[in-house]
Amino acid sequence: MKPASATIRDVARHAAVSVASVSRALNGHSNVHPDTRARVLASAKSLGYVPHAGARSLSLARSHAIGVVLPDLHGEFFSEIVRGMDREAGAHGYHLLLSNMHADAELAAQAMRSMRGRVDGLIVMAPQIDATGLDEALPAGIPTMLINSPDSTGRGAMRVDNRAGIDAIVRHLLASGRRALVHVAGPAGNIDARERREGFLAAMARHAPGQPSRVIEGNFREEAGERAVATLLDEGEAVDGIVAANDMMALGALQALREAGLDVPDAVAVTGFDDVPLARYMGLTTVRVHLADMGARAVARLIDALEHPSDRPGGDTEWLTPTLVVRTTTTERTDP
Amino acid sequence: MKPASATIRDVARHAAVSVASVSRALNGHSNVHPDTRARVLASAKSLGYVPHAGARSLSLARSHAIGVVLPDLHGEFFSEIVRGMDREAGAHGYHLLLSNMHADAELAAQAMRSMRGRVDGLIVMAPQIDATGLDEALPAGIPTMLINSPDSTGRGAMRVDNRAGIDAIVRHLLASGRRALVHVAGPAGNIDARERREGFLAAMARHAPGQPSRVIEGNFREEAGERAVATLLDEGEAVDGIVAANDMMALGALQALREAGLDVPDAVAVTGFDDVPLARYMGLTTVRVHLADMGARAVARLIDALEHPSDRPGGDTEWLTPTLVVRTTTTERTDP
DNA sequence: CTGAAAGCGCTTACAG
DNA sequence: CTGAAAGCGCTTACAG
Repeated sequence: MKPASATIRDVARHAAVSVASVSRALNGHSNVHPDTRARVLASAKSLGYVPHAGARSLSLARSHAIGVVLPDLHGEFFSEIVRGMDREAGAHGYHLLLSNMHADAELAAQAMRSMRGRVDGLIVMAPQIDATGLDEALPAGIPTMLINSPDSTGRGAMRVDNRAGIDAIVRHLLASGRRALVHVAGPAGNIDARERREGFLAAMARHAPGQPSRVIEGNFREEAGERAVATLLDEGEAVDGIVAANDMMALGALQALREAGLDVPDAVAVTGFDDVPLARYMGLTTVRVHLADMGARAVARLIDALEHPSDRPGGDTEWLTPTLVVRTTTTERTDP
Repeated sequence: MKPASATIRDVARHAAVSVASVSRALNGHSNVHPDTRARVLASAKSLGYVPHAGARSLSLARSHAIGVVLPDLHGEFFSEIVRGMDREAGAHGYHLLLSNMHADAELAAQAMRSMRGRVDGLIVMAPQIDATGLDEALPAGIPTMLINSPDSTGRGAMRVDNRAGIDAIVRHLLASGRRALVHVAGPAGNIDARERREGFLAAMARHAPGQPSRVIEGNFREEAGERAVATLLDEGEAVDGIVAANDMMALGALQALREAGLDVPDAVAVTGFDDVPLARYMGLTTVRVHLADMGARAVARLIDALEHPSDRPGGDTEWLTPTLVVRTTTTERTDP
């Protein structure tokens, strides 16, 4: 038998006061006689009373919970973002309600709807849904912050400046003497993948107008990096730099190159995107997106909007510029 | 102006029925006239009605949410566990309510209490709290599953068999010809750290009675592995195997050894514990704990207990035996 | 098959 | 300073 948790009525009875007084005493209102407060506190303690958060939020129309809807992210990417969010949320007395988003837009919409009435606001990361799909899926009437998602009118957003990141990478490779660069792209339909691809093409056109530039399709996963190298090797094309759309594909490419007996960076330089912790271990040159900060910042902005609803529409997009991290996969060749 | 979300009363009015009928129609009860149901569905749709989960759970005394209280875990460890939990929870229509647990037992207790009334059950991982502290912190009257935590009477638990894991590691090292092993331990007060340390001593006593065995204090973090190697080097003691209490310290040791010009595994073998994804990349021999499975299993058992409360006390402890994963940091020496 | 009513556990004007 | 009452948005016996 679980000893059915004490309710506010039990405390009221035990302290011989009304539930209203219990509520006021426990919530620290000033209009409570010190004696009453003491009695209530004692009763609550002796009964092991813990307020029922659900009832409280129904009454207050405030749950102090934030819904987080993320795609099925891999490893460190996921944990870094969630860690940042959790820290910020916890610091403000909020909880995080998690929901993995399935690729299917319909299921995603349902996941978001199922959060109504249990969260005060929503943080959504939907890089793989198009703008109209996202607009339809997002529940109306609940403050929402978008992370790396297509623009949705009137909602706050956090975005990584993918173009700037790739531009920095390309300039770095060109400066180190690389000429034949190929981009291993992320999955079709993913907004980050698209911007990185476009960024690559734009950077090449701008900084190395005469040079060849090529794109091989990928999917953000390690095997895609390996496959890209296999393709390149098959074709026997001259390549001295691989610009992967994310770290995992870069790592896959790295491994495939080494297995093929090609020296990195002497024969081919390799770069990633994200700077997951693994990148540091593998000496991968990449571009750093501070994921934890991005998550924390999204939460901070959302909470701000929740607690000062009047301030302003709040539909700004905040851009995070990734920073270049040069490591050993792109250092100057030993025999130029 | 957010268009204050429609409530069940709005739908009732719009469909010209009672709220009771709306509730029944929307919840698929059989005792509703088809015409009524159709009208309700149409009204709900046209008003964009989404039930208020908070009100629903107050009424049903069921939130379909599971509270998850974890210590501030690093990287992949965290994401793997949460991923496993989220998958399993999602499959059963449950949400996860996250709360990072601060080391402080008092704050931890508060974090757990703050979940009352918003979750149906709790999953707690508290390797760093002692048994009585945990018992005091755990809220009564809410089904709880413990992961890698001290025993708490009557609650279900999932535990990693740390002793078996270390035993497998030690046997493997001895079999590969190592003799002078040192254990780099985890933080004091952590139950996994303690069991791994004890397991190391026990395994040495059993399998290599005459051999030296030593323990250096650590804290599960990378630097601790580096420091341990520095200590060993300073003392000039003969060591040919380092058994770290987790992967991160093993990685730190690896790096320090290499920087000191010592070949791994020729001069010194190194092993970890956990098998985080990084371990594979670094070729680290370790012992694999399937974190995602552990998380999923904990959720599955909790949900089972929630939905079939009668079945049995449910206070069993389920042990997961980690499996040895041999990689390059322990291969046979080239010059024996 | 349907509706009026009570209830889930809180909070907060309102009246004393 | 205090209590009775209404209300938050639902669900579900209960009576038709």
